[in-house]
Amino acid sequence: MPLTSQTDPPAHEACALIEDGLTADHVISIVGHCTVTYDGRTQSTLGPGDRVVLCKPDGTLLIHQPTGRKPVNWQPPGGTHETALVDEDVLVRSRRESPPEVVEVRFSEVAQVSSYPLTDEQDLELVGSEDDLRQHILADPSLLEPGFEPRATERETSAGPVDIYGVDTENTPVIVELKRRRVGPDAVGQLARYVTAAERERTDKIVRGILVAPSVTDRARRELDEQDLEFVSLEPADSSPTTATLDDFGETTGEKDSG
Amino acid sequence: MPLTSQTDPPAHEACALIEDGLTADHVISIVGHCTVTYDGRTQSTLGPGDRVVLCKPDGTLLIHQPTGRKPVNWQPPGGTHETALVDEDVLVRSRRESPPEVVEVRFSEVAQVSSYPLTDEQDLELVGSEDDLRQHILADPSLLEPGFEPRATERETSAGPVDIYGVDTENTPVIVELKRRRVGPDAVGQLARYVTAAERERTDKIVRGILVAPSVTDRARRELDEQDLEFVSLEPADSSPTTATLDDFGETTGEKDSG
DNA sequence: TACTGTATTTCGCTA
DNA sequence: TAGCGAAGTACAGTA
Repeated sequence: MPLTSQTDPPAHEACALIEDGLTADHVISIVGHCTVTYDGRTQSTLGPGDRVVLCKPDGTLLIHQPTGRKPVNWQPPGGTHETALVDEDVLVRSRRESPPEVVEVRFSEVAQVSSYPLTDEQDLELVGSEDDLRQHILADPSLLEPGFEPRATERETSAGPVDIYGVDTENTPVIVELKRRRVGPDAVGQLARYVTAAERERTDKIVRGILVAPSVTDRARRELDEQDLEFVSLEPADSSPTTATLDDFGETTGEKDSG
Repeated sequence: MPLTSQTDPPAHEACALIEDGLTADHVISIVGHCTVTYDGRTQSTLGPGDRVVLCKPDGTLLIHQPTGRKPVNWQPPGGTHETALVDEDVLVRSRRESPPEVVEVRFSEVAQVSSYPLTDEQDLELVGSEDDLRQHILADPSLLEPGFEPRATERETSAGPVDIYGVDTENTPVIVELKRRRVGPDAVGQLARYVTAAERERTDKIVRGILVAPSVTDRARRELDEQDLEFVSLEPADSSPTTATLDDFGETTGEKDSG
């Protein structure tokens, strides 16, 4: 990989390297001492400190402090990057429209600038999503309750689309809201909105509402009871990482190569 | 800044550099061709591609593809990193408990390893949050409606804490839910839950519910009407970046220095 | 530690 | 493009 990298570049050279990387659609990493301003959906300022800044060719800008998963400042994809020399400082600006937002990073010192021509077509394959839970139930509706018959997914109501719509053994309409993890009051409110809307659309019938999730909080449980809504405990898949601990570090590689 | 960096290191040396960086509590950047596996709240795999990997001393791990704001895989802070040499590949593993999660990155090629001793004590200062909207209203309650009297913030109900609780000119209780941006049905559901809970706690009185936000969607508006809830249009601050466009690139620096 | 709600949420999908 | 809901959401505040 023909990467470019320079340590402690003078400002003008840092600028030039960044410029080259932008032109070449590289991923650029800039490490140094900087301040940051942001103006858009809100506004923010960040005083001087050491950060790692990533510029991606799709317009993404990430500014990372030495701690935390979230970038302290950022720009989502879609915009464009610029760089300029300003009073011996290196300025990096990322701008986008819709919504109009500008992030400016001003380096008083650049410790390193690197530029990488990365190629990556791979998509993440993920197991254990809400969609997996839906599949799970559709494959065996009795998991929800004996005799449950799914009739539609994403069925439209005036309050929005219902995860699973079906009927029970009494032919009573059932609205099912799925959550891949433990639920709080918000999920109850969501289910309640759908049930209310469905009842409005089928005035002759009672409509049941069932919340499906691994577990509920106490408050959510109470709110379910108060509104005559039901709860069924189900998980997306049998993913129990607690027991599936990996072996000692060096020993896990055999599995991978033998596959 | 005494950073360490090496381009195209042999695997064993990459490992050693990473090891040193981990020991020194540095931020480590690894760029190369790798695969990723994740096991925890869900499971995922990612086939081979070029990525930038950041290891932070607080246990954060970020794996970035050449596009997108979100890391394709990650580990939140709190865990620990390890590295090892496995069949000529460089393995980086990040592990945490509660919840138990493991991310493994396996590099078949390392293009660059860098290690940075970063220090950054700065906190972000942000304007335009929901809290700013709250302050705005508390400073001038008539913004909500003439004669409105705030009595409490974060007032507890059985459904949770209410943003602002107060009374109108008729001494009728008013529950105010604040949102810093345009709201949809979820916010209506939230307000409805609070109002219902408050009515249950004060059976003698009608309780008003007011949603405060810059704007509402059509569906949310309809749901408000159906439940006799109200809407007031307010913004956190007069931050209108649409009109506050910055001048041409090189010309903005004057403002900053003259401030 | 668990619960609750905000977020410059981001992201994907759909009308 | 806007609306709607999921997310391995992350994160802060609180009990």
